[in-house]
Amino acid sequence: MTRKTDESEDEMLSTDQAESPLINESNEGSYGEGVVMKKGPWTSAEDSILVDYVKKHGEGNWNAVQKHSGLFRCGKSCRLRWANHLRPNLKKGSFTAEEERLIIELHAKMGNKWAQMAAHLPGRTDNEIKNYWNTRIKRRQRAGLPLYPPEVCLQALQESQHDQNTGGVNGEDRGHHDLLQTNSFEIPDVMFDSLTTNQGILPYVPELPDISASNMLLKGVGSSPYCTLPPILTRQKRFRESTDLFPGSGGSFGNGFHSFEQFRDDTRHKVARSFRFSSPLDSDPTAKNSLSFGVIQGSHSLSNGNSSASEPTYGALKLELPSLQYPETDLGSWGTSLPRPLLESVDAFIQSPPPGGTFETDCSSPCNSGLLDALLHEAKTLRSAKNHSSDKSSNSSSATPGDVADSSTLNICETELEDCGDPISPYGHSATSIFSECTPISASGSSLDEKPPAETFTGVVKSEPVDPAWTLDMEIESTTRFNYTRPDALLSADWLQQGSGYIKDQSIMTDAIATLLGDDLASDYKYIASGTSNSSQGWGLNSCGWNNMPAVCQMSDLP
DNA sequence: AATTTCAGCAACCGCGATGAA
DNA sequence: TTTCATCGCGGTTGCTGAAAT
Repeated sequence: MTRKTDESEDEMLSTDQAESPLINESNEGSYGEGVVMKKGPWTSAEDSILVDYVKKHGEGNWNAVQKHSGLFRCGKSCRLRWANHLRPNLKKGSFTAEEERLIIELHAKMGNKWAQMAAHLPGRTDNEIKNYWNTRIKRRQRAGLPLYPPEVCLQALQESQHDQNTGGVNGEDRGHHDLLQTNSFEIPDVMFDSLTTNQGILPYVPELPDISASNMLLKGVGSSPYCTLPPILTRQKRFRESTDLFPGSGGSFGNGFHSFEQFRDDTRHKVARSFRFSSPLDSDPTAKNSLSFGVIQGSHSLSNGNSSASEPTYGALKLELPSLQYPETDLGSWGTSLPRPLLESVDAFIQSPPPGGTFETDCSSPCNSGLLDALLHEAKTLRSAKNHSSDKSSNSSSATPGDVADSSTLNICETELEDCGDPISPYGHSATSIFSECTPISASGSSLDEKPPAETFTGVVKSEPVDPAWTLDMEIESTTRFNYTRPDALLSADWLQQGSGYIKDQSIMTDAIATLLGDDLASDYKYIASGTSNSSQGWGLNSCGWNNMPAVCQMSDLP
């Protein structure tokens, strides 16, 4: 599909331009010294003027083009037109497989450094590459495929580990870390809850890299190469639409299920609560992970589906990097470093309560939060809530209001869910049936990459054509090899399967969330959740499941 | 056949960096 | 040192044709 060429376009316009000095009245743009600058598509006449000018005067001094050539285009526009279309040695046509492969590799290294990437692709422009990449992101998300082929991830991981071992992080290698950062280990709130029941059997808490939960919350869908769901905006829209499934927007669903508003609020609390942790293990705001919570706007990762890998994200400047905030340290240590014993961590948490009242209701903890902290605190909160469920109100004096409120909310939510007994959704799908119906991931090591959700979702998502640069076999092989270097392997393979309580909690929560999501999203979510509980590929739940959670809990979108 | 949705591309806009006055 | 102009980059928007409904 190609856009109509400028040439053919020009043929229609050229007659008008016989009189008009290249100005299309409908496209008049900025005003400079009283001159109306044209905007919009370039005509061949304009092109020829620009080419002639550059031949005479060379590139540069683009603002002089208008003065000397009579071209009613701003310098910026001239430069862009020249760089992207008129300069010699430009390649036309779609990218070759080799070029695509190179782009993927370069993006893994550089992030959204389109100009730098273009330097490695002779004849290609940064704009071309950028457009290609954005299109690729969309395609991959639609198909539920990883943005980066696991080969690239594995390579980045290995190089990152090598960097860690050698102790150096040079400029370019930051990109690898950023790639790893984009492999955010996104864990839905379900996971936090489920940890409670697994705490007793959890031998270790792996030394998780710090994951900015707020970032996960804000980042939306697609930042993780392994999390490839439809764009969050679409999700949000669909979610808003899905609320229409419930007449009266706040009434009961029926079957005694609590109201949508109630559940929405519960979910809001739960998700928000999960990310309000100040970490005693990382209480220094100037520590490595200096990403602060509370910066709600500004992440542009939503749009391009992948965080910029240009530089580590510090402070609240950019929230584009999804999660892993310790690029210099732990990234390469997945599965290799000795995990921190859970109890030790818990003790550390309990002995060192979060400073300063801790749980900011606006998610703007002055300290940094990591997944480990979140998990620990979630476990603590849940344990505490259960131990004192009969005396919730009395706790308010000894805990922060947010904590208590959240715990109470949690208990309410849990109680209501557990009161349902058998986790049967108002739509009549038990969790068991969900798992049995949607079990796309076998226990034999298949992955989301192998069997993308596109094949499992109910015909909504089109299949993604095989990436010419990366074959399915490559992804299968590399994904399989990659399994045990991925953090989800630590989180899911062993202890998750031991914890029947986890399964129960998860299925309850899954079903509830599926209900909340509505029919179309429910299938997605159920699939994702089932994938985790049924296999060691916890990644599916971690990433996609989480990414459904923001869809549920995009607070700003809730009425 | 008409309409809607989607995908791809070109161009614009805002911002930061750089250098000259 | 400050101010201003220019350049370049990255993100975003809008247009168009194709595909789907």
